[in-house]
Amino acid sequence: MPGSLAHEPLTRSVEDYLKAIYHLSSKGEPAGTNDIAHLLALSPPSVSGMIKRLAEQGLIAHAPYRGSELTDQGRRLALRMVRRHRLLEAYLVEFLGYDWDTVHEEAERLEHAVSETLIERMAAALGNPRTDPHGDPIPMADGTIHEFVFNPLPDIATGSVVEIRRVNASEPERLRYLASLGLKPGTVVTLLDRQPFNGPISIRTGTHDHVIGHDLAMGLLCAPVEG
Amino acid sequence: MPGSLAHEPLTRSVEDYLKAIYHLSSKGEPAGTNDIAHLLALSPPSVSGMIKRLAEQGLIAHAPYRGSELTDQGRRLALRMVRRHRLLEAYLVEFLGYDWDTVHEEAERLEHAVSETLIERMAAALGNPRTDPHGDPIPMADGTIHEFVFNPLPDIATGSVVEIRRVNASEPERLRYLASLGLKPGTVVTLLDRQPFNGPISIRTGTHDHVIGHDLAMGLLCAPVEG
DNA sequence: GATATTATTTCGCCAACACTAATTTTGGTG
DNA sequence: CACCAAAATTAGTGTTGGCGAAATAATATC
Repeated sequence: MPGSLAHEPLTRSVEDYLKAIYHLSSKGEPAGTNDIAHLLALSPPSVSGMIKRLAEQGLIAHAPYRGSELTDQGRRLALRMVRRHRLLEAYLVEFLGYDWDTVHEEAERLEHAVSETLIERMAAALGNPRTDPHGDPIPMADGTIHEFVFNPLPDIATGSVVEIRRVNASEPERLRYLASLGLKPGTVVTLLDRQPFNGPISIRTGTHDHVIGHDLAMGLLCAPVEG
Repeated sequence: MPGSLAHEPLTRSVEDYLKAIYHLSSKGEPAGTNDIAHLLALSPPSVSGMIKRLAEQGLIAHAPYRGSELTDQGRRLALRMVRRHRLLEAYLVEFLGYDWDTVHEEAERLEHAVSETLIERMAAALGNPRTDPHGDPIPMADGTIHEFVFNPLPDIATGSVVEIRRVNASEPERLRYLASLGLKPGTVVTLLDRQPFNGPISIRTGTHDHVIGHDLAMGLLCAPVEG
């Protein structure tokens, strides 16, 4: 029954797939089977099989050999998971002493177990934040999300002063390193110098000067400092 | 491989079975297959099958047609789940506005998803409590548990003054009713009267007099008031 | 345009866990 | 002691969701 109205509870697997497809197709392109498999650490045949089931349930649109995209219903459910994940991260950091490099793993498991009630209570306890500890936007309870567009640090003009608004880095080591340099959402940095050919980037924070690699700097999304 | 050392993560099902067997065999007798099935809302054959798997893994000792008991390893794991459950209940009540009648269901799902780290942080945030909101003892992190023995209210001598220390009631309605009468752990009550043949019991709390049925009163476990 | 590479899917297969129906064991009871 | 009911198990099935091997489609290359 494609697109059945009564949404029986999703399995953990289905929730993971929807979230993966959401993230992978966030840049316009449909999500490739291999990419999903890689992200979820599964084999491509497993993903192929699940894709078929998800398509039958009306959660994704799948064109064979072309990739998968979320349907409206699928995106609604994916965003619900993203909201849960990011609120959990915020809550764990705020109230239970987690660091932004360790919190992902915990949230990854909890997001499948929390009730709507619990999530909303956590949101309330946090004062309904708009972003999680990495600066990623938290979807609203009604399923809307406001994705702001920031510029990666390497795209900033030399000499400008910008505020880090969002930090993209999946590996905990990167996050720990960035934290050790004080590079997190809210930090104001001045771009001192940029070497060509994806070379290192020199920046100045309030207290220190740092040189960081292009790769790492690409994960630092910035906006002009507000007056 | 019975009793393998490296404890690969348990499935949700296994965790539920271990907890069920722990509770059912807490009164000395091995847990019957039917009782487990009833408690977990499963069919007896399903339980029979799982029992075989658990016995193979060395988590329970099973004598066919005789019942199941936890091995030391199984008990250790069951107590870990009980600790998680009760700490979660305590945390949700203390910090997230849950009532003791709604908290069980939420904890029931979360207990399978929380890490050791998270549980210990919650315990610390609570000040390492010894009991949960129902007065049930919380096993220590090292796997020990102190089960105090209290007397059900109907066993108390008329005229005595006792403190409710623990409340056994699974249905939320019962718990809500008891809460509405102020009958919860810590409440001091005077036993006014006891009707024979499991009849109603009259009690006085600090502010009110109440008459409650024998059945309900059996769930109120009491101890003499401390000097 | 033929072919090599890569992405994707199909084809069995397996393990965990649930179920119903049928069978066996156990523990009484007349 | 024979028989019956309750408890437990076995037999057979289904679903979910993994896997590797092999086939196939899309894409890139010469």
